[in-house]
Amino acid sequence: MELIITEKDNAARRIADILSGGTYDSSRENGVNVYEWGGKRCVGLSGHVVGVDFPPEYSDWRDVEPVELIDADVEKTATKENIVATLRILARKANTVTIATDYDREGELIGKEAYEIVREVNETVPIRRVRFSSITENEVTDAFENPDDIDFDLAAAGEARQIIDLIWGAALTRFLSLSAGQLGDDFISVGRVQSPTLKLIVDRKREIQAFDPEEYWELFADLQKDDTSFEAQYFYRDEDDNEAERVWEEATAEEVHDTLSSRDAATVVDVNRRTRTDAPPAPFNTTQFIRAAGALGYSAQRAMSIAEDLYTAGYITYPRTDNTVYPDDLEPEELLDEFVGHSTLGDSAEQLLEADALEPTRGDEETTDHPPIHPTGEIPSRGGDVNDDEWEIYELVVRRFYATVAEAAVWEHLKVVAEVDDCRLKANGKRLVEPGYHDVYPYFSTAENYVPDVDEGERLGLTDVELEAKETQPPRRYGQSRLIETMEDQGLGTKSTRHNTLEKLYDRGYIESDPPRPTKLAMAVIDAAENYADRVVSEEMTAQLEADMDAIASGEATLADVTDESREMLEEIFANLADSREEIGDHLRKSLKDDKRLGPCPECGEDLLVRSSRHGSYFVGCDGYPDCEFTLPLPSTGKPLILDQECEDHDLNEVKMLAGRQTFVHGCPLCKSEDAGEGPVLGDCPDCGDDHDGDLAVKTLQSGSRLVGCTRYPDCDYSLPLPRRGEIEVTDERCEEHGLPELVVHSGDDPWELGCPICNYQEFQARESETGSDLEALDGVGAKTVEKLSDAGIESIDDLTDADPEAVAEDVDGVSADRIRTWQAEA
DNA sequence: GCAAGGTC
Repeated sequence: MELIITEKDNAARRIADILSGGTYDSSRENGVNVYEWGGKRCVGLSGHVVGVDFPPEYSDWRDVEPVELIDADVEKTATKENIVATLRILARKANTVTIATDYDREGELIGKEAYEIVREVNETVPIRRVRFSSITENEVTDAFENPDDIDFDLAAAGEARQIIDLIWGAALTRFLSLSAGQLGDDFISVGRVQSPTLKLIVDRKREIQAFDPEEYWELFADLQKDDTSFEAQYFYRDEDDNEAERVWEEATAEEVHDTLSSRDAATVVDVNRRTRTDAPPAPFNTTQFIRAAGALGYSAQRAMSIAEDLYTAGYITYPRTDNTVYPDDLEPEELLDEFVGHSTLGDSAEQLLEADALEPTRGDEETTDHPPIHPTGEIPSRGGDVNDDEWEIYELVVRRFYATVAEAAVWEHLKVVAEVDDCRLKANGKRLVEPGYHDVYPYFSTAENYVPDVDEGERLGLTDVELEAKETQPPRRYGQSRLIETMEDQGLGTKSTRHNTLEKLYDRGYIESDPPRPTKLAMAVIDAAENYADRVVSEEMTAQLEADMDAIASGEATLADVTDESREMLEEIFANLADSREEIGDHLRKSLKDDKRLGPCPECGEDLLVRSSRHGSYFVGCDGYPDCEFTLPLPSTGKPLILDQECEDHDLNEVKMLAGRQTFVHGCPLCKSEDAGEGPVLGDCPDCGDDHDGDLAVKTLQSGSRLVGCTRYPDCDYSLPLPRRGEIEVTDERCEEHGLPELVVHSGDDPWELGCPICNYQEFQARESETGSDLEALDGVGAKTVEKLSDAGIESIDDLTDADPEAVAEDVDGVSADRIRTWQAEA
């Protein structure tokens, strides 16, 4: 039996399909798919199935000095046991093994990992390696006809990277975490890729902070030919004889302004026409795909996640690739044919097929890993197979493919220079004369700027002279896609990991918001690393590692040479670090607190800090706790972000709640708390009244919703719901069972006797479980209305939101269409 | 529980 091993299940299935001519059978072994035909079996791994780590005796951070990790053993252990087990079973029965993992360095290492697992159980079976860069019939059959051997040197290069990354990452991460006393989930991480990436963001922040804006002036005027007017801008020649628009002295700007304003005509002194070819874009690699999706509003992570889904479902090719050159056997005409007749993608395909010959564009990167991202020709149905976001991304990939086989666009540029005394004005016009690829790829701007045809010597009207005072702007923050592009330029991370690295920086509390801003903690970590372990925050470490890996791959160096040298460098770093442990720790701890600080506590003057409760919700508490027990509530949705904006009344920073699309600015927590106010105390809190004297009170939240809650919130989060609208009256009558006053809600004509809030809630829960209806959560909907709505076929809030208000109003007595609309809005 | 790299 021949055993074929691929890097992933998807590739295994497609290779089985090609080699068997579609006749394979599939079965499952330990939850792993195995494809079988004519004496062959094909199984997919899931990337690395073994990982490197230190022996277990190094696992307690407090028992082991971080420096000891440098010379600790590094072991390989199975991380995907079911796959490894399946591989062993299949390998025992094999008389030939073919490694068909991806055609790149990491694929060679994954192949070697499979090789070792096979060898453990089968010492003699021949093991060969096949390489192909796209899973097409030609390439795959060709590769299997010309098998090769595993390149152990190339795999060793990958192993050197694993070892160096683990040792540096773990030793420095533990050192910083221990020095700051951050040992739980909030450890302080450092790594060869994440730290230089974070430094990019931190450096940009430093530039912005250090930026000193400079004033300058620009002048604009309208020129007129017949009835049409167009904007022109003043320019001059600077000392290098370059055109310059910015005037750096106010007096000069005023002078020009006076000159221009004193005249009502200008003379054309130069007309320059030229056509520019606007070449269609190169095929998508991962980075350029992320950038294009970013322009549509998708985060890097989200774009990749959608692309992975589209790939798994068979609509697009593998989304993790560096390649920007299509393989030879991609036939653009055949692929376009698949789209002919499609309701929204068909017209463009038909238009492209009218060309005599299609010559796809080529990018700069031609690699062996995978083809550029393109559609497979299998088309999903919008709203059926894929949702709107997935469709938008799918269409982007399809249209990018279209663009790569489309004609260039042609622009006509027209530059007009007019003169008034010794002042010159210029107008730049541009017109898209041949739309070319823009017709099939509408994601780039094709905005035109109209400037009429004029002749040299012609007199033009001059009006509306404007002098604008401006100032130079600090550099812009990096957006996610710019960051990923820069990482790629600097060789940081890989096509598969760059977006995850950004996500990791968010998770570790190093960056917030989008575009990302660094936290104080991030600034302190980069500071510490720059001072003591500069190498780990420099892209130089990766560049050197790449060179070392090339040396290993070509046989010029060994794995031991490279890892030994790296260990020595880290030893030196630790020699310098030892004395500064406390100083580093103090700085990190201070920065951690700075990230949470809002301002002074109104009761004791210590710092108010954003804290999280045991339940994962957030509140504001005093750093003087337990001496000062002052707290303020925060909204229950989202993660708080402290803004630079301060409240004038309380000197507290305002807070924004990050919750995806529901993100909102909460404001100053003290103002909000005063606004919300706590109503009268009703009685003891059933959860904590006995032990901590908690009381129940009527509360109004920031969102406007109300509840009966414990005054010790957030330490105690006992709460009972109250209706959204109507005035709540607290009566003198008390519930015998719970000792709480009966409540009455006044809204509309009939007062609603809610009764004891605990009883009311229990009844509500009972009704809900009985009727299974969530409709009672709506304002003014009681059991009767639920019954009436149910008779009309409305069983739940979902039904109600989908229903036509007019139709429901006709079916249900005493309920107006307006009222239904109100409920729909509330839902 | 540390990294970065595969993949889901």
